[in-house]
Amino acid sequence: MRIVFMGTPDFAVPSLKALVEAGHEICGVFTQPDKPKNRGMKLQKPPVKEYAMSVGLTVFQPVKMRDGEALEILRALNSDLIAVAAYGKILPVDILELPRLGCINVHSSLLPKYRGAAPINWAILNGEDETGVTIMYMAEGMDTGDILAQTKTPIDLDENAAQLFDRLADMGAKLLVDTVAALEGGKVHSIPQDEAQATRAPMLSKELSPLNWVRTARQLHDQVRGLYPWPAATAILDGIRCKVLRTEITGETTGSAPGIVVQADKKGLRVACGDGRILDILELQPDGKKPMAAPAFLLGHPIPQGMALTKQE
RNA sequence: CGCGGGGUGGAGCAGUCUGGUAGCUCAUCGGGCUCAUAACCCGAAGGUCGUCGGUUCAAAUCCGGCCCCCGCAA
Repeated sequence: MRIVFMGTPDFAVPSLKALVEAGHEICGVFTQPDKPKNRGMKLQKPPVKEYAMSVGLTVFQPVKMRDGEALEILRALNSDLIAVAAYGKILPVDILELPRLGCINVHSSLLPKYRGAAPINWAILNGEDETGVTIMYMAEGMDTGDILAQTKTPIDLDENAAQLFDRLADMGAKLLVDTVAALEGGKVHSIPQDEAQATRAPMLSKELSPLNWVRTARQLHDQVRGLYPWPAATAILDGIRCKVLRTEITGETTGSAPGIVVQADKKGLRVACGDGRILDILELQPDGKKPMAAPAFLLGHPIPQGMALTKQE
């Protein structure tokens, strides 16, 4: 099938790759313009562009989708279908209505739940034990189109957003290829989303980072893995801002107040939480340093047992 | 030239301002104690102090170049 692919970050790469490897003719790849990123503000190519170029696909990086220029390009490409995965731009109606078989999107949640920019993270942050990927037709609203296919998957208690991200990217790619095959065969039926069940998954920000020890151990654990690797949960230890990268809910309970360090030695850095349970900080990353095991951090930054950690301001 | 932190035995840090025998905690190895131990006691090994050059009687420390790592911001 003749397909135009639109996507930008790592999540989208497996989908594009799967379409290529399934033998489809990718007549054009749309991705966000290169942007100055990272230290030194150097221009950086989106991952999708990197991959597309490596396999010799034609790449387009329009700044705007509604100025008519993108529409002209797409019209000239004359594809049967537009497949989108985390492109990062809103497509105007005239583009949505252009391809013969429509525009379909890969979304990393079980729609109608978690519409928006950060569905994977929010599923973990909210303590969900299940999530998945959805292929749907694109509509004008944010992730509101009719659903073509879904795959569910359980979320492991110790799985972080990066790990789940990788799994869902692969699941989404597979489901996309299957769905395209079904479209090709002409045997698909889509169902509208149940608006009453819809929830939103807005963009993440660093305001979500500070760990507030009055929350339950499970909530804090979800915060740590849901925000990994960015923006990451944070805590102030020995006066240093640290990203808390990995934690474990111990089976123990304590009478200590939330935030009290109940243990800080080579065996662990354990903190009392709001529900009386104890959270073991396994791995952290101080400002300007590489990630390290919590006990290693303690060797150079002794924290007395019984000290209270407060919520970072 | 976006802002900033850092590279010191295997790990995490101190020492750098105020040049002059390289220190701490942990790990490692040996010995001891113990019913036993990841606990405790005694002892040992292990570092061209990122790199190149400069100043100096003397540089981890002062000066200059380069390499690498990381946080913020985007």
